[in-house]
Amino acid sequence: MEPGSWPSEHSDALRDYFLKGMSYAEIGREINARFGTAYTRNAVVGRARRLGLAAPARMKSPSIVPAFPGEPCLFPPRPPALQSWSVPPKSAMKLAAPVKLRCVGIKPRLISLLELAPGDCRYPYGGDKDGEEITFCGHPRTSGSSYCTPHFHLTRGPGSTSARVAGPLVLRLVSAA
DNA sequence: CCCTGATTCGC
DNA sequence: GCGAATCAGG
Repeated sequence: MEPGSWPSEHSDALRDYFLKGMSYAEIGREINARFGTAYTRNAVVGRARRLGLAAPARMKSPSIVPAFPGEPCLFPPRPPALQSWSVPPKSAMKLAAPVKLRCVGIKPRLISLLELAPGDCRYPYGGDKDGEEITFCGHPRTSGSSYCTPHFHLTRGPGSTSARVAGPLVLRLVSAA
């Protein structure tokens, strides 16, 4: 591939395989096999992380965090810190897409990934709630994309190809610096 | 030893 | 942002 970036198709495949429960090495092999690429598993891991698939879970090297007795927590009180999304300017909610977030007016079949045919739209449904198995809109996808026409426009409308299913899931506050 | 995931760091 | 190098656990 010429571009030094991940094509949307590759990122899409990455998400598919990741959601399917495959390991990064497996994902890398599959993507390389299917697209003729040469991603290393490190590349897949890094990409998945940047995509927001991997939660920024911090749980390595707990070597620090003393907090011995006699001294309260090192964490200062945090009085003000939340307000941004609470009351956005009323002018911010303009018209942009006749959809709430995942409703394009079509009828999603909500089939599982394993039942998903090669030519089916892979727009993910579910996933809003943890534990809920993720299903997909299984309608004929448009050429060149992994989504059907409505979802195709929905996915690459505003942003690029990222920040989609990672919305409420990646909202883990990590301001513990 | 093999494998894996996860992070760091230079490009 | 990308990915190799690197670290850490199984």
